[in-house]
Amino acid sequence: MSSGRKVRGRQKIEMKKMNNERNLQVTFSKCRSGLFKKVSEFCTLCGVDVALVVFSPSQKVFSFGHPNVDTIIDRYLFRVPPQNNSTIEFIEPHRSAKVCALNAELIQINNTLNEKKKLGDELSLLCKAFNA
Amino acid sequence: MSSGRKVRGRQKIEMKKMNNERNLQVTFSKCRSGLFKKVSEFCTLCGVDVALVVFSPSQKVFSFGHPNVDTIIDRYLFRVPPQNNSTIEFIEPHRSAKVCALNAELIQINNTLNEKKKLGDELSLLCKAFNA
DNA sequence: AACTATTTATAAGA
DNA sequence: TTCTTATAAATAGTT
Repeated sequence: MSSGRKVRGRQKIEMKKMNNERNLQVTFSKCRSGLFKKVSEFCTLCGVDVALVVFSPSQKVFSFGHPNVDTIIDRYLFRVPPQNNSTIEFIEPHRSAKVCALNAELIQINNTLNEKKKLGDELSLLCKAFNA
Repeated sequence: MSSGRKVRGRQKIEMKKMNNERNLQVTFSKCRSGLFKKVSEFCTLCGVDVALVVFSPSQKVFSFGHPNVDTIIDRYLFRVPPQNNSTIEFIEPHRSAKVCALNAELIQINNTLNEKKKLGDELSLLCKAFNA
């Protein structure tokens, strides 16, 4: 304990990309774990659904999702209106033939249903007329 | 300055879903902004690509992405998985929610359709009987 | 990976 | 919602 400060403690850093490659790697790891901890706590505390995806400088992927990443991506893709052409081009391929087929089937059945409803109403009127 | 502590300052909280609805709303807002700040700083500082999507309890969506959310989702979905999953098998779960919803709707409409058909048939018989 | 001084985030209150 | 304040939590630089 004879000399001065042993450590300088946390120092304020400039908010720009770190130039020191060595520090960058360490900071990336530290910040990443802090961030994932924070997002998971946020999700626990507030009971919200989240997805976080991070690509490291070396293109390694890290992800967290509640209930899971895929569910959130799915909800995001189907909820957020496309902002531009590239978005719609991006989303379209994700829709499977199955979804398209189901939609078509749905339309067809709705048409049949409407016809039957109409027929039913007409027949009801006819029956009333006969009973009168 | 005569009385005791004016404010208690930040208190440690238990890491579980908040039960107080009023606090939940405030905490959600605070944590959300803190989280988005943190993720954007992480991304600036370390020059990484990220996407964060949050669904509030009221299903409002908040998102941040660098360069943008869609790019990250695209890269996440289409990155070649380390193992031997085919792309289609990998993407399939993203459709499941939508497909399930459509299937449910289909089943319900089919049920209604069957009822109407039955009713239509009965009415047809009735009309025939009256006409005979 | 651990340490610690310091910065940053935030719970509670106003 | 926004500000303040005391305290909790995260972390930059060092070991």
